[in-house]
Amino acid sequence: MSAVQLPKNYTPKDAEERWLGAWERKGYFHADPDSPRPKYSIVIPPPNVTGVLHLGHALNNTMQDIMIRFKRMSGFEAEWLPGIDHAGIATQVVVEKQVIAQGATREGLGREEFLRRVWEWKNQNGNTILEQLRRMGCSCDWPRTRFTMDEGLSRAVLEVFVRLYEKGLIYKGTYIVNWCPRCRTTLSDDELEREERDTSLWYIRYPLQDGSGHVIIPTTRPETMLGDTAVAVNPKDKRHRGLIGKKAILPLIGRVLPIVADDYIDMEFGTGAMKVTPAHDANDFEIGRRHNLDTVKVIATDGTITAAGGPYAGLDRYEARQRIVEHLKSQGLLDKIEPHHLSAAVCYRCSTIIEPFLSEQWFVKMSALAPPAIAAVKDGRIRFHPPHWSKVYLHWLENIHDWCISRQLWWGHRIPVHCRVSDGAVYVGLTPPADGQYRQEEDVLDTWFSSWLWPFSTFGWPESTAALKAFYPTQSLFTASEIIFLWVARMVMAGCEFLGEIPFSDVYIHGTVRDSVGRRMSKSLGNGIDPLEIIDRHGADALRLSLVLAAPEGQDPLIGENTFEQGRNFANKLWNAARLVLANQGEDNRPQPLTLAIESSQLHASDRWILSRLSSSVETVTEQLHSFRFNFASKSLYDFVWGEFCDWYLELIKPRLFDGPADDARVARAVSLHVLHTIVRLLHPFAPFVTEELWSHLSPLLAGAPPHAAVAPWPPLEPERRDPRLDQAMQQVFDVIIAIRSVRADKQIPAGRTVDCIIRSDKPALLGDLRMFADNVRILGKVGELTIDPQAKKPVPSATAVIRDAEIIIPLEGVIDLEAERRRLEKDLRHTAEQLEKINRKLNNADFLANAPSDVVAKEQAKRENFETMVTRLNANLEQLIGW
RNA sequence: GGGCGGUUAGCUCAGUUGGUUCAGAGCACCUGCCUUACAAGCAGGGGGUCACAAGUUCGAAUCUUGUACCGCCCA
Repeated sequence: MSAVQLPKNYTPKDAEERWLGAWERKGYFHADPDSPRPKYSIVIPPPNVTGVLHLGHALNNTMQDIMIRFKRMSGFEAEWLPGIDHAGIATQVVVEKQVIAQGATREGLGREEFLRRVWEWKNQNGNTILEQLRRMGCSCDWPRTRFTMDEGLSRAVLEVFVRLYEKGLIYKGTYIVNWCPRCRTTLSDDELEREERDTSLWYIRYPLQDGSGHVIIPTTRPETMLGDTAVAVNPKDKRHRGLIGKKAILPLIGRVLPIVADDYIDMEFGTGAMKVTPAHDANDFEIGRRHNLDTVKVIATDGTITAAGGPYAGLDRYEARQRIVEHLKSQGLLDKIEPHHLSAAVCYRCSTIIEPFLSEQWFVKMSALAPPAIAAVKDGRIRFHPPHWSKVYLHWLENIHDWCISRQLWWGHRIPVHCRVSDGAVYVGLTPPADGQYRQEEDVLDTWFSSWLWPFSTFGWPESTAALKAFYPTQSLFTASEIIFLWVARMVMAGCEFLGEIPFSDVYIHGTVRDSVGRRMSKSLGNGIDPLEIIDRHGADALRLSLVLAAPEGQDPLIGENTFEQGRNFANKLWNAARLVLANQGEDNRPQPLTLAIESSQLHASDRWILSRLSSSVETVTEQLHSFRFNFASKSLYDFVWGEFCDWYLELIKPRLFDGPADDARVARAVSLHVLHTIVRLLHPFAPFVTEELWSHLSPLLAGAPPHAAVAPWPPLEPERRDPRLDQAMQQVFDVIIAIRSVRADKQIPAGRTVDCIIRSDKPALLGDLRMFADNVRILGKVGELTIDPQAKKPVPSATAVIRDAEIIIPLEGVIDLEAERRRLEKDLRHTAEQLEKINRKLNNADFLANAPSDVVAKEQAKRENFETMVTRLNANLEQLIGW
């Protein structure tokens, strides 16, 4: 076994390529349903087939990969099922644009040809995002990749539709739906986005039929007046009480409108009188039902005015608005125009303003499906992380509305409802009727109608497959808060309804990635950061580490360009620590077992210290991963690796490695190797590539080690290694070294120059520890002659530092600046005296002494003693200074 | 209008049963170093009335209430 030489910097590119290939060739990520090991499964939130990787995906999938790799290493048969959804509207829009660019139209091509082209597009472009996830190192079970339009998944959709229909939970109804005039389809409430708009509020005069005057009505949408069928006021509104029961005349059209009273009307808004347009507003539709009003559709599916709009027929809705306003103005019927600010509902795909639209649609009755999903969270079978999201989930389910599932698109699962042409008889079934007498519904189903089956349709349901039995229910789900309703709640309902079992037990909700000033990242703002660019520049591990380190629990992470340096630097730090350890392994090494096989008696105190800290670290990381605290887990590893292993342990053992006695060097080599390979395993879920690369150098030195970190065992806890007393002792030794360095820096002693140092202390334990680590103190503090002696005399002139339990004295012939030294000591004295005063206040308080637990009081007393000693010493040093 | 979250260093955030030298880390900043793992680094340093107010308590960044501001979701 010879020493391993690594290049000076970690270069991600080669490693990434190499290990992706190796992992997949070995089939590590392909879970076997028949394995005797316990199962752990996650289904990916299927990204949109039109999507490309953004930082939101990167964060979401990094967390999933951390969890699944952690579980795989912990001995689970770990299944992470990848896939994509067909994204009805988005995909159709993309392909339609392409078709139009080629000079054709969707309608011209016809349904069959258009769908053929969509498939063609999907086959060419549909795997982009999965390929990008792969580059991030996601350990998905790629052979099991699913698509919502796959035959099996489509079969599940059909099955579910038929079952719900037969149970009477699917119905067709006439309601106001959200209509996108550009996409020409319905959208569910959840597919809307809100955009702040500055617009106007137009005050229109509606003359009264009896000639007794007029009523002024404000509206944000003058064009809809064409469809008005009533005027409404609040019955409590004194101003308008006289109007109720009278009739108004609709300006420009002449329609006679009843004036009705309805509690819904907001008396505070505008004049308190409202026009009612039942065919073009959801609230008006409800008012219309209550008062038996007519519905007049004046806006067509393409956003133009219908024949019912009389002179405005054929105009676009916004052009009609302009004309109507002009005409009202010229007829003196426009009272005034006020600036108005509103949040408009827009299409989440094309940002066109949504038109509320009265139409026949298919709905799922949700009231029967919700209760089991509510119960699952209420009784704790499903837990949200962080927990407060369960409130959001429950609130939605407890106020659930029926789900409009039809979409006027071609791309998607066509509704399996067939009508007999002759008599309109309805047939709903898994297979179309054979006799050719039927015509199928034109509409397709909402994409979410396939996504809500994702946790089981992907494993083969409704067939009872081995995979379904092994991997359903899954364990955890990782997603963002935006789709708690759209997706999470619906999956729970589907799981309960169709399998009688909840689909997962833990739902982790992460934040939304924002830019460095807190704005959502979006294409239109151009403030997005391309994860692939980050991978190219800094490596996939840097991307992953940085995201996890930057993503606070339950809050939105703010990410800027330099966020990624932290991860890159950390990966490089680990790399260099490994360089040091590996380069010093020496010729004589025999492969070590994964469990350290060195007698405790042979270990140096620093070895026992780092093993104690390592044990703590293993415990922390393991616990934090179990409780989905990725940020905390990564931070604690970062601190341990950098702040303890690199900054202290590796520095402490250098003398032993370089020119210590052979036995001592052997132990240092063994311990450093042990800590390193444990760290590499702990870090593997966070940074799979650099750790795998390092593992390839480590595993030849390890007896019986698996060939790859991806399948290496998760480190055991080893609580017997914990030594809190030693942890504390070591910290004190470090404090002494830090104090020496601090004095050196303060006195501007050149790094190359050694200084003598005297340490006085009246604590025998500390003196013992310092003597034991005297060589280290000398080397790390750049000390020439080190005197550790409670009785040592302080030579003059010298600089001093007073720390807990000890005094550091550095003789400085000729270089000491008395004034600067005095300032230093006085500052320390001030600080220490403040602390002492605080403690004295406590200890002089009789209530504190009477009520506080005795151990707390004892601690405070010990602290007081400490600070008193320090104050005394500082004062003594100051006095001496004056004597010079 | 209803609900949920947030406010700690210049910036982003830790701070998990109220008491450890509780006020921390990273970035940024200042000083000195290319010290045989790492300048993507090392060593040292400055910087905060923990949004505000009241309350509970021997003791509050931490618990309660209210106020202000910011964000998200729902109507």
